[in-house]
Amino acid sequence: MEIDHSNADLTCMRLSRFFLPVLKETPSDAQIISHQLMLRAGMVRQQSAGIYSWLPLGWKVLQKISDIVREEQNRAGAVEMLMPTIQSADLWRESGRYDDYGQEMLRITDRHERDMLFGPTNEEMITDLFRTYCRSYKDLPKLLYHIQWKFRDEIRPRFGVMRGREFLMKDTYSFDLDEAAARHAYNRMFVAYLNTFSRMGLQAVPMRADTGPIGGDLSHEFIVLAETGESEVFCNADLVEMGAPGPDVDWDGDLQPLVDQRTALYAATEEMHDADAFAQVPEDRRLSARGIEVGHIFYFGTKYSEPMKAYVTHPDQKDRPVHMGSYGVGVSRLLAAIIEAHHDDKGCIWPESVAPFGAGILNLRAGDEAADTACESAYAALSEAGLDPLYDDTKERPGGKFATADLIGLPYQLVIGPRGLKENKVEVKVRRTGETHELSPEDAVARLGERAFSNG
RNA sequence: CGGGGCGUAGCGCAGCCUGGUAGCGCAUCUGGUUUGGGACCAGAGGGUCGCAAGUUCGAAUCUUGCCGCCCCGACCA
Repeated sequence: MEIDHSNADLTCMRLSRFFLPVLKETPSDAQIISHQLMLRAGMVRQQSAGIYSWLPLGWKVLQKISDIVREEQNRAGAVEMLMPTIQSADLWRESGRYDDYGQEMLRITDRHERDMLFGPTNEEMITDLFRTYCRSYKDLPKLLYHIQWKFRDEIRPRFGVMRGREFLMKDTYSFDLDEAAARHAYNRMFVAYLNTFSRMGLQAVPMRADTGPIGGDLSHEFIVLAETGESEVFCNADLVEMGAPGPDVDWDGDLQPLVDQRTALYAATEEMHDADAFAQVPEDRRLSARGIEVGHIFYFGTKYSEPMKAYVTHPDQKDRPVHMGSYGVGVSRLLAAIIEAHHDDKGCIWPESVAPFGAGILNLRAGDEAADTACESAYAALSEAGLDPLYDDTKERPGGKFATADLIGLPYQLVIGPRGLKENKVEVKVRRTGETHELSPEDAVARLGERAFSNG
């Protein structure tokens, strides 16, 4: 994309114009590292129990995560749409869940005394949409998703956005003629999820999950291993090391072998754990750990289509309820999970795919003509190279700038100051390893631009 | 919802037991000295002590009620 430098000053992301309220001290009510770092790095601000404002830095990362989720959904053939957060209670009365859902659902009454609710999920609404427009087997299959805020009035919100009451979720819904066809949609999501989490630097292990009254084997939770995880999990260690299939899969072909490869080995959460089966896993491969559930997929057949009368006419001219599945990713929870997996004592270490900025430019003496000039030309060059840099042009002292850059996890830091410039030197620091390179400004910018320090 | 804990300046805390002028560190602002890994000196601003009632000459402090938040448990992306 062409960048218009005539307006460079306004498009330049200067820290002095950004909104980054970093905290030096850790707020006492944050218990886990991701919550602490999100508060310290000025990413979120709690507004009420389990309800957060997303400040610019947090919002930027959240959008990067959403974008990856979206790209992988699209790649797998899902079609994006957007349903509202507020729903009518009538739809939920049709499915019977208005009463079943209980206290977790936030119920609202509008000015006409109509019962409304803040959606905790969208099965009823999507089923209503489907039945409105689709009547024939020729309309199938359909795979639709949205990324929308949900509200679940949790008994006990905790761990920051990890278990918030308001949270951002990607939910996909599949509609198929029968179970066999639904299984293909299920497998698509299974593979898409492996790729999605892998792109964010997460190794997520699919684990058999409870299918409830539906039964069958078509429900999996995707678990990221982390010490602070809420679930106890047991699996074959080979699964953790197994890479993602990558984008070059034949989405219309048979995905079952890919799925089987990952479901053949033992993996279960606490509630599905079978100690005898686990004992069959070779001892050195037996892994018991804690995990964070970042995704959940399941096939639920006609659970909603039957009561809500979402029927399609089959080729034999008979009407039958459509077979459905739903597939959720906790987008806001993913952000916390990524921090849990990637941090050190100084702060966040973002995988580059979700880093809020691709690089930082630290002007150690803002106001010094040589430093200012060098920083500005570095900014232009790094922007041109697509690195989306953040320029720290503040008057803060160097120590504070280094600490902030590490805290918010800028993957590469271009350190420019008058002392180095006298010898035509600037410093490139790689956040993940802490290694530094002294280079001329031209070399530093060129090598950053060609991603020469990647995987450092 | 059961059990535990906490609400005092933006953040982290002391003061409460034993009632008597509301404090400390960080942050903020001003001036100065500094300036390459969270500087220093001097000064300044900022608080309905969660809310309400009660006891008392007098309540951050004692009593009661309410609200909010955090932690542990059963449920969940």
